Amino acid sequence: MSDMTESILNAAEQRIRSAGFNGFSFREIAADVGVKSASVHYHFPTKGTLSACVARRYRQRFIASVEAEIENGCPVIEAWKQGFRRALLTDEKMCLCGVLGATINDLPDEVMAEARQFFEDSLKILGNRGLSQTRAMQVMATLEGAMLLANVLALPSAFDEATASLT
Amino acid sequence: MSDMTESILNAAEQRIRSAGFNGFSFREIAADVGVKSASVHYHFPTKGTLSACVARRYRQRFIASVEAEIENGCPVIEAWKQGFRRALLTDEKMCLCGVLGATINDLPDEVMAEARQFFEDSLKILGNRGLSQTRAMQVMATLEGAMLLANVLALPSAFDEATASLT
DNA sequence: GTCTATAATTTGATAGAC
DNA sequence: GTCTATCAAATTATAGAC
Repeated sequence: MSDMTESILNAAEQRIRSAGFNGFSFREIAADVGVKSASVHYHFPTKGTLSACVARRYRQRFIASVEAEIENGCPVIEAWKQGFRRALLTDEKMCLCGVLGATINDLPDEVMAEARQFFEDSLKILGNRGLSQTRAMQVMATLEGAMLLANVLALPSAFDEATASLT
Repeated sequence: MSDMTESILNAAEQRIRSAGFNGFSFREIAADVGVKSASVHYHFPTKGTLSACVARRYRQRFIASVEAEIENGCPVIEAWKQGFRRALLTDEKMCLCGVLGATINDLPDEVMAEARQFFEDSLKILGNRGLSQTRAMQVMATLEGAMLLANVLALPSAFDEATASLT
């Protein structure tokens, strides 16, 4: 992947995590990376393809990072908590798939599918690691909700409070 | 409040809960209620004022409904769970303030303030009813996250699973 | 690969007739 | 109160020069 492609994905991820799919434009992304919007279209033909690529990369990175911690001996729920915590603290922004998921029925099909996959993969992995489906849902709900609370209150410590008893 | 004003608020609430602040237009609201967009502007001068009114009404209704259940003897956490559950099942849509909260830093000031107030009021009331701040955050995070899961998976039963152990 | 230029559409909002 | 008409700006996306 070229440096420009990666810069565009980075800029789009930040924009989507702040403002959602309907809250960013190709011109803004172009300005972020120092080119014109036509150049962004050269790398990603439509807003849907760009957003779907952002979501796919986010999901793959996120899950790879969590699974690496589990392989290192970290307890499964703690590994997921730390994955979300890193996502929050790195940029003080929401979970990308939490933002997309809030308006999932308004997204292009390809973006909807990638965002939904984040939750389905997460629940499946938690299940494979021994959690019941109910427990996996509890864990994911608490973590996504804790991200939302920290975002709304502009208070990263709210994430730790909301997840304090999650073990 | 006139019937038209209320119809506009109803249409805007449904639109925002599906697509967020950046995902609806005055023309769509106008079509929903059977008038032209200029008539919507007569009742609500800007998108910000309309959205702030929607959020304020949602918060007041939601909290009044939960407090009424508590007065009826319902345990406090169960009352909040049922409040969110009703919000989900009535329209199979997200929590309005959950949607707005996901992109809170991209909202006009007046909308941001109303959306944030929903969470601050909720946490305060849970605190007044005897929960610690940490516990109140856990409850709100789980409930908002459960709404998000049900929305993403298009599976209302996911809300019940995710909140099953919340007592 | 990036640019200029532009097409086609949508948007938030207003003026003024009725 | 609602309408027609309109404006100015922004949006997604494309064509074609370099």
